[in-house]
Amino acid sequence: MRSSQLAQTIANEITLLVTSGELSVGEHLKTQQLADRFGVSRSPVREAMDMLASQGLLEQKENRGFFVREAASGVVEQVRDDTGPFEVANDYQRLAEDWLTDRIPAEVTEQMLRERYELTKSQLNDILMRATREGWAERKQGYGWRFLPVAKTPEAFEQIYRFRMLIEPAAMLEPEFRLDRKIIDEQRRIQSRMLDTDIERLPAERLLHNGALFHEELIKMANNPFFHISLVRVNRMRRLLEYRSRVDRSRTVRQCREHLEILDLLERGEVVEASYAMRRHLGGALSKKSPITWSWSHQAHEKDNLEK
Amino acid sequence: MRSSQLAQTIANEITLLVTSGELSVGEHLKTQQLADRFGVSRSPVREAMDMLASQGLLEQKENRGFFVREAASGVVEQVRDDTGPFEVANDYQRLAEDWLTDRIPAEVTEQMLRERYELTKSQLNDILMRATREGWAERKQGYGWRFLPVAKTPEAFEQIYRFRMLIEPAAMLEPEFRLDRKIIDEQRRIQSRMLDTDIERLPAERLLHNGALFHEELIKMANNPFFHISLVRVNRMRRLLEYRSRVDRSRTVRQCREHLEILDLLERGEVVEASYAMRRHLGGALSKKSPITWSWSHQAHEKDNLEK
DNA sequence: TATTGGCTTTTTAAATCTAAAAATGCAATC
DNA sequence: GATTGCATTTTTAGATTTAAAAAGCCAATA
Repeated sequence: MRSSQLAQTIANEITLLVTSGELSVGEHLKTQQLADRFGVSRSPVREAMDMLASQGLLEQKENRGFFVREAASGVVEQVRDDTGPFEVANDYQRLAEDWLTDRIPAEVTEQMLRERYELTKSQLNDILMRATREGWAERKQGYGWRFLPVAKTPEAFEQIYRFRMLIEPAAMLEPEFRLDRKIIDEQRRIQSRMLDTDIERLPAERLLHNGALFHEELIKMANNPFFHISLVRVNRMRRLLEYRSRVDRSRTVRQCREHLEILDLLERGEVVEASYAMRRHLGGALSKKSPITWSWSHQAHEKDNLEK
Repeated sequence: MRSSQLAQTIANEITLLVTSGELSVGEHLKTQQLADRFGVSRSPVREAMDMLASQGLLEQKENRGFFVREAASGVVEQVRDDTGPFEVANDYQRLAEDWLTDRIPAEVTEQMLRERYELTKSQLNDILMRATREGWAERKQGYGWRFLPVAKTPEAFEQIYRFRMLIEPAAMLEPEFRLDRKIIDEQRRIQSRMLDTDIERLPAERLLHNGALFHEELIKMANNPFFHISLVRVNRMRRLLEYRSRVDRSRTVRQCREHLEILDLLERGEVVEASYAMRRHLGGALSKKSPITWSWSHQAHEKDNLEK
């Protein structure tokens, strides 16, 4: 079962396409088309389709390619379970969690990490690269790595929201701000569908993702990439924290409504009003202490400073 | 001459300490102390001091360690020249420059890069890691890397300044904003000294560095790390652009004065005034078209999209 | 008693080789 | 004429070994 990671990932993506109804029963999956869509070559796509065929989601017809099977929906449940997202992500989360809960010291050597997590050099490299990009790890001079005192606490949450309360409303007032109908329509669609669906049943991951997406897409319209990238980055950090928490779904409904309101205002050209609404929206999330409940106790940082 | 890079770097640092007068003639350099200061072990510090001794900047006394030599100042000029900052930085700049000027395609394989720049796997890795951290490179799925359409133009400059004009003044009005005497004194010292020195003689690199440092230190006082890190990041991007440009030194003097003014206001507790002054200060840099002159023509992006 | 100088240990970079995986080209087929 | 299925080529990851560099230790010394 140790097929290539890319193929695994793509198999998941394809499964998603089928379950979300974007690919309907009986439809023909064109290899090149999918490859282009995912930005890869045909090889891993083909491998993925092979896997899905053997799992029963697809059907292969001699010299004609792969087609979506009838009994697709039933099979999906199994598939979802054993295809964890590729392992790098898991290892990354493990490291992040260990650091957030002070189970590893602030300064470590690569060897230490490789032993602890049983990783190869490249695997570890990927993970540290990601942590570096996300801003909570850096190479020390000489040997070793240093993990930065990332916002580990609820206060960090407040700080992130204060930052967002500054840049998101301001983005709408930027001189180059332009409405983008495609973005607005797409977001309205997503937010509406969330309200229609039974929100209790949606996975927390998706709620968080859609929420972040809304804000990240909107800020794009300011046409200043530095606003956008800054938001993306604090959101990544936020997700690192939220990953370990439970979402309060009662608030999600209200948030969706507020999102739709903001879209309404924008469409009517009331940008200044929308900017205010955005500020209120973010302020609301802030004032209610924290939109999530913390599932771990934040203990003393003893292991932290073994250094000196 | 191929001593370890760390030692090279540290040798430069020590030279800087001597020339800046922080270490005076005859003073004893304590190995451990320096090692702590630079966050490394004594080995590379020792090696660096050996190098500097053989270059004549320091003097080694049997069993007593190293001391700053009399004739220090004369020697320095030589030293400065042949100790280029470690090579990784050069290669990184080369890659960045090639990308900014469209001399390499947007999608490349590692092999391509290794051949072009004659790098080992690890060296290339370092560089790509850095580019990733700075936000203009990312790994493709499968093989290869993608360079992102970084702000390559003067417009990017304006966008960066607009972003800064938002967050820097706002940072001073954050609820957790607290004056930090150490930061203020240190920055006043640096800025004053720049005014005292003949600014024409300071290397452009240092002018840019000190300028960025001022703002980055000040924003720290907001006690919201997300303000700080966002500024650091846009500044990194800015440096990527400025590296290829010439500084207009006539403006540097005024900037230093304005920096000192802001410090004055802060010390007198007039935070709101300081916030406004900061906004004006940044707006000034923005309005004058651009604080630098562009040394390359921005040609058509032909080579850019070989992809499809 | 703090600091040096030399020595040992630990850690990482570099080089090389092999295997896996992805990209690509092309004839066969619908 | 587009798309598949297979074969070939290219590219990268993994494993292993060697050398270099940094960290850490301890007796000697000012």
